[in-house]
Amino acid sequence: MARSNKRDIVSNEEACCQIDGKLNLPEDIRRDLDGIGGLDGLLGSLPDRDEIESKARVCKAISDPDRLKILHALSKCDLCPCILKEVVQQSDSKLSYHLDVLEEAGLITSRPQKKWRIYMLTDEGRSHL
Amino acid sequence: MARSNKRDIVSNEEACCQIDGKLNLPEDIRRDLDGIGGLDGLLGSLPDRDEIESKARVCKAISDPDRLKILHALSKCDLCPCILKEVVQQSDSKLSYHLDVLEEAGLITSRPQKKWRIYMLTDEGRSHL
DNA sequence: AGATAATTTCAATTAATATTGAAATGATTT
DNA sequence: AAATCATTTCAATATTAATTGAAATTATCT
Repeated sequence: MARSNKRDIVSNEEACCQIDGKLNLPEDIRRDLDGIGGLDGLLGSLPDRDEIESKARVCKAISDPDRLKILHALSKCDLCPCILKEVVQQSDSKLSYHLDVLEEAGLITSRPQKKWRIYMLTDEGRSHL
Repeated sequence: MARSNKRDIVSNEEACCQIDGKLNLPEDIRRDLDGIGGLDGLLGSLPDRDEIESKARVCKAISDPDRLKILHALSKCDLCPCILKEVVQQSDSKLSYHLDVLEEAGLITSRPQKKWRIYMLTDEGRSHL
């Protein structure tokens, strides 16, 4: 039961920061942490795994200046790579790579139109500007 | 002066998408683009370089699940690495690396307190949750 | 002063991303 | 059907980011 008391305070038995079932921390921090339900309360209040990972994926996709420029340009109107190339001033294949990254992240999509391909924002993409 | 007419329509003389000073694009796309001032209008409407690069930097910093968890945890209360280690369940040096990345991006900061170091969100960091 | 606790640093390795340029694809025009 | 235009693909290389584990640092405690 000494054991189960410990678990009430720190859910992970391997936790480094406890001595005699008490969190070994600066007084004020421990008080604050207790105020939100201790370590367990803190862990329970975090967004769930899926939400965190999905946000991380989107952020990775937009963490590049050229890709951000592309998103902003597409928020003004649907465009073909030909114009987007003027926007980012990069080679065709580089542009294509960045478009791929954005598409895989679900931020843009495209449709063929005559000789061209037209890229446009998805709702998801629009929500990140 | 044929030359200068061209520049009125497409600012970059190397632009690939023009024939006889007219943008070579699908009709409807060209109409839309003209509606926002053509390529020049589009380029002028984009956020400036600094703003774009700063957003890309921040996004890169938060494009990792563990770093997002850290930010969320710190939004609940200031914490030492010892507790943050329980949050991300990673080695000390890995945690330290991620804290560095967040600190360099200006999203968190820290102060020493007794035996510990206390990390906290900056205003910038708080604004990204 | 020596021991311990908390955290950081560092060099080495591994893994992930980005860049390049040439070739391939697909649609359109002549 | 050949030529051209718009775009993508691909393999090779380069660059950057993340991981590892051991050693170093800093502060407290005995």
